[in-house]
Amino acid sequence: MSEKTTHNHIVEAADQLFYRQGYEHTSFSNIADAVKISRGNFYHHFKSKDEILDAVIHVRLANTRKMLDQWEIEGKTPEDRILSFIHILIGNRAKIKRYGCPVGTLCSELAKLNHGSQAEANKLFTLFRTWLCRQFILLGRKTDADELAMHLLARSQGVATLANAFHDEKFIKQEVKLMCDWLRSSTESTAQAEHSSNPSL
Amino acid sequence: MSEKTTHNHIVEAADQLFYRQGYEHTSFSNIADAVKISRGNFYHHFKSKDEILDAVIHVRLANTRKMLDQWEIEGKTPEDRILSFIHILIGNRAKIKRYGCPVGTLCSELAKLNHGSQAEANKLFTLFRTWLCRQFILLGRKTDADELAMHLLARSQGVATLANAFHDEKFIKQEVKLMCDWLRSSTESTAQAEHSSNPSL
DNA sequence: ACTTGATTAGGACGGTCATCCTACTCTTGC
DNA sequence: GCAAGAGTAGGATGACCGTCCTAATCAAGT
Repeated sequence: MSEKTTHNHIVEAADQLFYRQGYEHTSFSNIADAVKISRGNFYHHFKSKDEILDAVIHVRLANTRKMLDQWEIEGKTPEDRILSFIHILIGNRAKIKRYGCPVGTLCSELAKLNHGSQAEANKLFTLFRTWLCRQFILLGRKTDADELAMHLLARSQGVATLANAFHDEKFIKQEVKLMCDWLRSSTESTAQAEHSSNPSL
Repeated sequence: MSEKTTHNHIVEAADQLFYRQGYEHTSFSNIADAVKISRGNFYHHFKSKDEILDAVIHVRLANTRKMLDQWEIEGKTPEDRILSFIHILIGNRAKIKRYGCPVGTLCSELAKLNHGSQAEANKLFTLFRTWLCRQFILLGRKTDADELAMHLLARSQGVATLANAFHDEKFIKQEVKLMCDWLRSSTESTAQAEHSSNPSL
């Protein structure tokens, strides 16, 4: 994995804390305690809390890119790869139940704070969006690929939000099944459905 | 409407600020400035910030109940009423684009803060859930009514989250159309679909 | 051994926060 | 007219925040 530098330790600890407690609610003391480092010592590694946030976002972006690239290699078909995306919800269901989606909750919080790193955080969404978009294009849905990508992204977000609110893992599995069915019925007729009255397919 | 008491002014101002800035990021000074009242004077009306939050939640619950009751009167069919629910997204699209869903973002924030009023805030979700559930039962879907209610709730949440992140109102309209189509195809065959392999209908 | 630069610890600073306190100003009933 | 209580103002308090500063420690090259 990554080197065992203090720098990385800080970013990893901050990453976890930002996810579990939120960015604003996580203080320097919290991170310091987690890394077991003096509070004032941070400023040799980061100029400000915002800079830590940026580092966290970029690590998340890099990890996500790595994951998507891996799927691009492993997944035989675009459909397989999209299924891998959907199954993130299953793999992370315990954490999602407790803390929600790491991407969605961070973007929502930064939007409320009107924080300068909103655009950077939103790149996490864009990353998934363009990747999904590409998979749908490969499935022959070039005209509505982005709509389908956004649709899937939105459904994942909704599932995470409600699973978190209701502390319900079963609901995640239930909705994942629906999403898989939706995808399957989407690929049954490989032909374009451009002029269909029901673009949900 | 409600009386013009200072108490109500505080709750209304807090309601707006909690929605726009988040609960934690809203200070007593912010609310004081909005109501044009001295900071220290709050404690004649509320014992603590948490108490203001509880008041805000209960006002939102009351308003939501009123809205749903109204739809119960106006909407000729259960389908009409569910359409009214879906069209909240259209009516509030400008605010959703800027601040997300008032219910979802509040519940997410309180979950991160591990706040004592989480259960109260979640009642807002439960309110919609049980109401939608009842409508689906009236549509003859008594076996999977709750699943359908949760499904619709989740999709609304996802739409709000992404519309906020991407600052995209068009996406809201696009997804609302899909949700309406989904509902329509759901009611076309009024018969039960209990043993269908695709419960999304 | 000694210097040099990176790393660390821990306290100081100014600001903001929720909360509390006290004094002042209304209103209202007698 | 006055007493009493509700409502108001604004400052004090202590805690915590992000940030900064300084001195101590460590590592490495000479």
